[in-house]
Amino acid sequence: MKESKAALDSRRIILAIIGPTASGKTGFAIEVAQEIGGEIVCVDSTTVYRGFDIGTSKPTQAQQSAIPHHLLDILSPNEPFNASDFVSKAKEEIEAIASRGKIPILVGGSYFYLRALQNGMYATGGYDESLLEQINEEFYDGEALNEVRLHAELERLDPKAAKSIHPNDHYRLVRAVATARSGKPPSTLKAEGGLGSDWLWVKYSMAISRKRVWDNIALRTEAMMDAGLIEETRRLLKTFPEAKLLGSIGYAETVRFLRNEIHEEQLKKEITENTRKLLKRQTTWLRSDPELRFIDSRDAARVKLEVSNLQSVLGAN
RNA sequence: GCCCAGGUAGCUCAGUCGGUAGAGCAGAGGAUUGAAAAUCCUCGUGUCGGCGGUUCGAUUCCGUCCCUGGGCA
Repeated sequence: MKESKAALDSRRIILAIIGPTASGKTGFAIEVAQEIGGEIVCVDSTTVYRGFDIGTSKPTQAQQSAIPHHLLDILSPNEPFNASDFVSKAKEEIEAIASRGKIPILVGGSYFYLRALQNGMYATGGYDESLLEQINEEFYDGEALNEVRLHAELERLDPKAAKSIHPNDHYRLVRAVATARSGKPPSTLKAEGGLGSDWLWVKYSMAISRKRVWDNIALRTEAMMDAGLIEETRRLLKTFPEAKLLGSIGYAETVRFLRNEIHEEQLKKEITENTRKLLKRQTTWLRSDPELRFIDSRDAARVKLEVSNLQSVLGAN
C-alpha cells in the first residue's frame, strides 16, 4: 500500500481522455495515441453497438485504422450492456494492450463507466432480476408505483440509503429496496473490483467553452442528418425495433419523426437541445472529479512529455 | 384608411373584480454504484408596448400613439 518508496512502485500507466460530447476528444485521443504508442478503449455506452454509427458519432474508419479502437461494435443492438459488463470487458482489453507494450487510453463520455472501472462497483449481485419485478408489483397501486410506500419501506430497511434517494427516483428506489431485502443495505456496501491503484492514472478532459461545444453540437446535428441519420434509424427500427439505443439521443427523436409526430425542423431542434442537456449532465460528472485536468486539444505534445517523465520515474526501479 | 383581436420572463401564454405578477418550455446548478446518450432533485423581477389621465395607489380602468395578426375597403 505504501507508495512513498519509488522502488516499490510497479504501477503501469493508464490514460483517460474523458470529456463531453462534441468537445474534440476523439481527434485529440488519436493524436496522443500516436505520440505515446497507445491504443484506445472506448468508454461509451452507445458505440459498443453495431449498426448505430451516425447517431453515436462513432469514430470513422479512417480514425479506427489510424489507431486500434477497442470495445467498438462488439454487440448486436438487442444485447444488453451495462456498467458491469463494461468493466469486465475493459479490463481484458487493458491487460491485452499493456501486454503488447502499449499504453491503454480510455476515451469517451460515459463517466459512470469510467468511475466503475477505476473505483469498482458495489458487489450487490445477490438477487436476481425477478426480485425487481416482484417489488414493482408489490408497490403498484392501481395506475402507478406508490413511491411513498416504497420509500417508507426503504426507510425501514436502510434509513441512510433512504435519505439519499428521492421518492420520485423510482429506478434507484426499487433497486435499493431489492438490495436491502437480499440482505445488503445499500448504505453499507463497499465498491469492489476497480482497477484503482494498480495503475498510475493520468486523467484529462478537454478545455473548451460551453459556447463552443454548443456550436459544435449544432454543426454535428446538421452533419448527422446529411450523413443519413434518418435512413440509419429507419433501417434499425425495422430490424431491431426493441433495441435499447433507439431510445437514446438522436434516435428517439428520429423515431418520432418517422412516425410523423414532428417535422424535420423540430427534429433538428430537439436533437440539438437534448444533446446540450447531455453535455450539461456530463459536465457535472467532470466537475466532481478532482483528478481530472483540462487540456487544450492542441497540447498533445504536453501529454507525451508527461508520460515519458512518468515512464522514466517508474522505470528507475 | 376603417373594424376586430392581441402586445406580460429568452419563447408560448395565464393572471391581477385597481394594492407592481406566475405556469410550461428553454436555460442554470446538483445527484448519480449493474438502463447512465438513462433516471431524478433544486432554481422564475420582468420599465406587465410608449406617453398621458382618473385614483392614496394603475400592469389592471379611460384616452392616445406605436407594433403584430386577422378581416373590410
